[in-house]
Amino acid sequence: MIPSNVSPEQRLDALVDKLRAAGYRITPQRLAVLRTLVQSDQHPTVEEVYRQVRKDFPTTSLATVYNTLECLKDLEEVLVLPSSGASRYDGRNPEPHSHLMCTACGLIEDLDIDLGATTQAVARERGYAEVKHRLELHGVCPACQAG
Amino acid sequence: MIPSNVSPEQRLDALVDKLRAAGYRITPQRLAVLRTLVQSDQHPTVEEVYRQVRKDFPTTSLATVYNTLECLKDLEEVLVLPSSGASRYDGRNPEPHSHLMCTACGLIEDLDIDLGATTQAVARERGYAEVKHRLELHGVCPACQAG
DNA sequence: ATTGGTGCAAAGTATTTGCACACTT
DNA sequence: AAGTGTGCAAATACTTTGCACCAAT
Repeated sequence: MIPSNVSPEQRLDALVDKLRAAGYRITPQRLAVLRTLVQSDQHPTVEEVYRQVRKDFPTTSLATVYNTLECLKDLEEVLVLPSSGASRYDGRNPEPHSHLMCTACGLIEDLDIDLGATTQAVARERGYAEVKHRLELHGVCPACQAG
Repeated sequence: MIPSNVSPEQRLDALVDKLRAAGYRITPQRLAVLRTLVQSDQHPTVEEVYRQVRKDFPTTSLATVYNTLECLKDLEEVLVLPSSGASRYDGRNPEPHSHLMCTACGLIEDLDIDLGATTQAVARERGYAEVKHRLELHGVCPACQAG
C-alpha cells in the first residue's frame, strides 16, 4: 500500500518533475531542500532542513525553506505532521499514513498499516468526501525505555 | 470503548477532583475553564476557551487559560490536538482517540473506532511501551461539499 | 524585458515566563 | 503568615510577508 520501495533518487526526480510541471523553477536552493527531504529517514523540522541545506548553500534563508515546503504542501508532495513545537515534514511518502512516535525522544517511524477500508466506511457513514487517514501511535521507544 | 456516556457534570466533577488531588486549588477562573472544556462539543482552541471564560470572568487572562490547560495536560485529563495554527483541546475524553476533521471548515467530530488490537500488535513488534493511538481522518464535511 | 525566486528583515501568530499583588488556608 | 494563583507584560518560538535585488527564460 505504502510506496516505500521508491529510491531517494527516484523520489527526488519525481519531486523535480512535479514542481516543474506546476510551473516552479528548480533553483539550487530548492534542489537542496528537496534532496534533504528525500534523503532523511527522520521526519525533519524546518530548522533541520534549513541547517542541512546551509551546509551546501550557506546563504540560503529560512524563508526559502518555508517557501519550498509550502509549494510541496500545495502540490501534496510532502506530508506535514503538526506537533507541539515545530512541525515535521515527510517528503518520502506524501500520502497521509501511519507513524509511530516516541514521546520521550521525538523519534518518528513510519508504519505500514492499511486503514483504507475503515476510512472509506466512515466517509460513507458521515457523508464526508476525500477522506484520508493518519494514524499516530505514541509510545516510548526501546532505547528510551533502557535509558 | 470510548466513554462518551459521561455527562458534562460528571466529567466536570472528575476534573475538579483530579486537580484537587494533585494539590491544585480550584479557583473561579479554573472552574470556568473546566466548565468551558467539558461543555463544548467542539474541540476549542485556547482562544475560544479564553473568550468563553471571559464572558463569566472578564478579567481572566490568557496566561491563566494556558496554565490551567497545562495542568490538565500534565494530569492527562485533556487531549491536545496540535494542528496547523492553534492547537485544539478535547477535555471530554482525555484518552487519545479518533477524530474526523473537515479540512474546509475545521470542524472536528469524535469517532468511535477501536484500534486497540492493532496498537498492541505494533507495540509488541517494535518493542515500544505505553503505546496509545490517535487516528485522524481528514476530509470535506457534507456542509462544505454543498457550499 | 518579463517573470519568478531569493535574502533579509520585519511582522504576525502561538505559547511561555517573570514578577508583584491578591486570595486561600 | 505562608504558599499558590492571577494578571499583566515581556519574552520566546514558529511561521509568514514585503520588498529590493538577482537569475532564468
